[in-house]
Amino acid sequence: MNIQAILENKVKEAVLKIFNAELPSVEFQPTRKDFEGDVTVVVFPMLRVVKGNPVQIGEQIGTFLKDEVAEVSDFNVVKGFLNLVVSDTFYINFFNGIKDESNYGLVTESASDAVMVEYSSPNTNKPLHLGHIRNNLLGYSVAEILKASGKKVYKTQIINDRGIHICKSMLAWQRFGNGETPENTGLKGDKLVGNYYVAFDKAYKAEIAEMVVDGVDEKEAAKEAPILLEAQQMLQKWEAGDEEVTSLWKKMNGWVYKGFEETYKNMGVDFDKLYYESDTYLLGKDVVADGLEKGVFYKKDDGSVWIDLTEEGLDEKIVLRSDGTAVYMTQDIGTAIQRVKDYPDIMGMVYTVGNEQDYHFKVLFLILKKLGFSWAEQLHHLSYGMVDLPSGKMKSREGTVVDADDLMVDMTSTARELSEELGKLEEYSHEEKQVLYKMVGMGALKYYILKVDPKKRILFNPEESVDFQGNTGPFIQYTYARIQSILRKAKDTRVDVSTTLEVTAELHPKEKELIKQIQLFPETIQLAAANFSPALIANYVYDLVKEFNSFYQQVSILGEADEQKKALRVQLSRKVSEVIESGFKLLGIDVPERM
RNA sequence: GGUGGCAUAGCUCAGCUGGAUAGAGCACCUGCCUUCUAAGCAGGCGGUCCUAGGUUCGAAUCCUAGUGCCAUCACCA
Repeated sequence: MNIQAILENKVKEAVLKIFNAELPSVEFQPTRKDFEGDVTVVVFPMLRVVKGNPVQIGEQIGTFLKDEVAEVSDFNVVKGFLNLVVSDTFYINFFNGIKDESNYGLVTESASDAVMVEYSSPNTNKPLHLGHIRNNLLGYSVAEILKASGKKVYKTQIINDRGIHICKSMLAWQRFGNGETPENTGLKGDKLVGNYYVAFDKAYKAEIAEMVVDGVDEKEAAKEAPILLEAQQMLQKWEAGDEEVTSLWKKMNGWVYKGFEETYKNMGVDFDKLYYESDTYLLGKDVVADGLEKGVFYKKDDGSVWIDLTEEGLDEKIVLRSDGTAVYMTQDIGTAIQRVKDYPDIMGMVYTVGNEQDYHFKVLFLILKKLGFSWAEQLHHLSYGMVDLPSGKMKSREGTVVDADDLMVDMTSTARELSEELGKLEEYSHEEKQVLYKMVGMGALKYYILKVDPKKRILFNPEESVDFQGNTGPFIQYTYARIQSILRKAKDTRVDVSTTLEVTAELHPKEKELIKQIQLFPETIQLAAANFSPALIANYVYDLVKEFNSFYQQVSILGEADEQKKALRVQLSRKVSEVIESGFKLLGIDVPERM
């Protein structure tokens, strides 16, 4: 049981007995490091109910608690802050209770209602870049955190496999491809297709320039360039089901999927269900017809269908074109409904999409609510800031992107260089080393991205590589490895870790701090889930590791003469490493036995 | 112009529902490897919490106005 829960009632009781007043609530905070104590009761808010000097009130409540509550062994009052020293017994009891719990902090029984988490959702005309990495890591991690908080989770993505952008790559490949394939070039499929997307843009710009020279207005030229017109024709053919276009489309998308699969595998993310835009882009039209009948939407004279959101402070939004074709919004409405049909237990959805689409999702959610779906109350746009380079925004067409595959390779080789310099891995085989380098490199990258609050934008400077020291993934992995080393030695020297510490024992201050930090893990997971924020997990694990390293430095673990104390320290170390492991698992980061 | 987000140390970031002297890491400077892995630990240097008002016993945190950066406001996706 949480110490605050115990104290809350006792403080209220104290106030009732001493001052004959009822407190609506008690405000607690962890005692700051510079003061003696573990939990602090803030006296100021009580002044509304109890008249008097805050210091005296604090003294009186403190005396009461020390006398009446076993867990409170001492107290002191500074200004209006009542600092309570919680007894070692309490912490020892707590630790004895959780030390052998294998899934400590995780809520393993899942709720009856499920949540679907969508992330990645790339276009199939170009390779994944750093922006997708942030998206993937965030989506994956939030899905894992929701699971750990007790939710059932489906991971999904919608693949934008149709549209003019695909046709551009296809057309360029037809024209300039010379039959290139991933097989005959050795290029990854998504890279190959991406090259033709760039090739299209180049040809397109050249045509515009030529037309401008011939006296055509630049805007006009941009609309009328023959290669663009041809791409548009290709899209029409695709929509008409033209055999040649369809088979080319299938072939090139197949290349891209194979490439993506490899990237996802390297990144360590996965999906339970895939949706393809080519299957879903016609969805939603019936719903619009329905909504028209209900009066949620209205039709303009030209036949286009709209929703009026001016009452909600937004504007009017189109949901169906005048020619009856679907827009992005139509499709998203349809897809959401389809998902609930596919998985009837879904009571909420999380969309991992960049903050440039904040407005779109605001409107989408509002429409779904107006259509009366109960699950529409539980939709969340996991909006995150862009990853920008010092030079500005990344643009695929202009080649100013940090490629996902390249970056992961870079991270791994940096990890290798650092590791070789330190030279601690003599007994490792070549294969084991490769696994470790990747683990550390990816750990650095994932932690670097996930420790930042999702809604803040990230400035990524490729010139300055991601750190491996300080507040970083490798720092935490290193601490884990160090603990594993201790645990191996403890096993060799037959330290009995099954013993339970006597509740009358005294704790070293560092031991106490560690237990306090371990105690926070379960609530941190819940907080991270409620806020859709892996950053909270990252920061928590960092604090835990800082605390452990300080403990490690100050007290001897295996050198401790007292067998009971030694056992406790080994147990504490083991628990810390377990929490690191589960915390990092929620971030999609693996931990090594040695490094 | 309307709307939304962000602004904290030279740099990268924490700071939960308002609470004590605003915290980490990097960088720079000192110490600590004959003792459990120095990718570590201990310490130093470094702050107009964007600005101005307001609410409060108390504001980096809440409110208002302004400034700067980003996004968005298409019968594009």
